[in-house]
Amino acid sequence: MRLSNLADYAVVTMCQAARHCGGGKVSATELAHESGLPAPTVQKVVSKLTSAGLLRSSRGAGGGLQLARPAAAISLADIVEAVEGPIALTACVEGEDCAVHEKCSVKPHWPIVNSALRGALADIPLTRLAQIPQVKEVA
Amino acid sequence: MRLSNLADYAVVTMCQAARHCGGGKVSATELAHESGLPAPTVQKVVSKLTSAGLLRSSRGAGGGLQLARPAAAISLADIVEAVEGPIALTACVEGEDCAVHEKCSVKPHWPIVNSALRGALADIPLTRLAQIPQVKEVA
DNA sequence: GTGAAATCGGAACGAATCAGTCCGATTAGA
DNA sequence: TCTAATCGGACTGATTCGTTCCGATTTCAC
Repeated sequence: MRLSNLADYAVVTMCQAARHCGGGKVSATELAHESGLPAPTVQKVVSKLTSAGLLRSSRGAGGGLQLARPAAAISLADIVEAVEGPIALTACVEGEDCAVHEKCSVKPHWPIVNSALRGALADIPLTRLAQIPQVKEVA
Repeated sequence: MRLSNLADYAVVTMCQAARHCGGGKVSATELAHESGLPAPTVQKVVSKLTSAGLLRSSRGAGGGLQLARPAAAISLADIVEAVEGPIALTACVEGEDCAVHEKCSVKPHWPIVNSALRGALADIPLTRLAQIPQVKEVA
């Protein structure tokens, strides 16, 4: 019931990347430095995000990363799915390989819960996440 | 992003227990037999559910289990929390021990997602889950 | 009152997944 | 052509999850 750390890091990394999107390419090392996360971990996250098609990577000297799509077209659900795979609370939702699937009265209700969760994640675009909300620390 | 197997088993077990609620006490072994789950696993699940106050156990010969509350007063969120602990997608939601909490622009958005998920789980009472929906298999 | 049976409760073991780290392959630039 | 910097994938260690087993407790029957 808890999001993996990698997924959490991926969200933070994507926010940083979104801020640099207008400024061209950014290296994974720089993103790690800005976010305060371990550089190798960021590299792993970046690798998954690139494979999922959310980031576009340019290799070689002077290379770097940039968003593959506009920030408005990337939702929180996309990022989570890129790292954790399809959003499915139970195995019933995507695969039907359940030992008690025939006598299971709970099965029909899982898609409802699953859709609610996915909807909540899809409702938040990257643009909103990347907004720096002029934080006012209340001491 | 996936529910643990234990939580899934807990939901199924609670459904079985709800059906036997009117008929008195049921042993964990019997629940395991009916649901087709391994008996030791059901015992572990029952143990957690009892500790959480969802089930009431009677020891000794002729003992068994019964719902501690009416089925209508038990929600899917209660069962999940009993097994998996508090529903918190990230550590930010309950504890503030995050390495980048001060510069994290994502943090304010997690409670929204978390509430949506918890609301979806809390909306489904055990009574609805226990209904046997006269399944009509479409071949 | 005693014995026996049946039950739950907690503890221990093994497996799988996840987080973190490192090195190699590739590519652009000089 | 060479160098340098980058991403990509593979490996190791650790944590958590799932499963199983055994002991403590309680009730019923005699």
